[in-house]
Amino acid sequence: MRYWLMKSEPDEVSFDDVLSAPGQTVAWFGVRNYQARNFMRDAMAVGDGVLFYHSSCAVPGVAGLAEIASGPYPDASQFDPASHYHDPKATQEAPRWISIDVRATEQGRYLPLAEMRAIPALEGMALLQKGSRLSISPVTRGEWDAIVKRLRARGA
DNA sequence: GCCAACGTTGGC
DNA sequence: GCCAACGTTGGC
Repeated sequence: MRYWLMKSEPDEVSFDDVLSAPGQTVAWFGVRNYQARNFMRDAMAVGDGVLFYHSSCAVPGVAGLAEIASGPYPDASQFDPASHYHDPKATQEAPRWISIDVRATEQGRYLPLAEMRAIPALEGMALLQKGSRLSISPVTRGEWDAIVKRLRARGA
């Protein structure tokens, strides 16, 4: 059982979108970075915990909890010439990019990035390191616990 | 819109 | 295989 942080632009797919999807499950598509892809392909397993993070928006932060709900399969958008994510070098025989299903499990209070920076337990978190841009990054058990605690905190 | 940091591309 | 140029990410 591992833990992950996955970034999504809420204008594209928000945590609310996942909550209202059938089975509260969506295909995670559009990853076009090899390191992030390799995490999906090689290290993720069904049932792993996911921090669903909103990026490139007014208040970036963790919007809710989710879990990995499938193994890897080819990302359909790479084959679609009309898609923003089209990859002309990808073929059906040799796909480059993969998707994985993600299922929303719990919505707590929203945890903004600015608040995360003030939590000592998160000091070493990959997301908070200078220059970190990876859309998928591993989260330690300690970081997971600290964030879940905040998501479940009463008030505010 | 700015800009720092990073990944990718392509000439050599 | 180096590395400069370019494109992208993403917080602010």
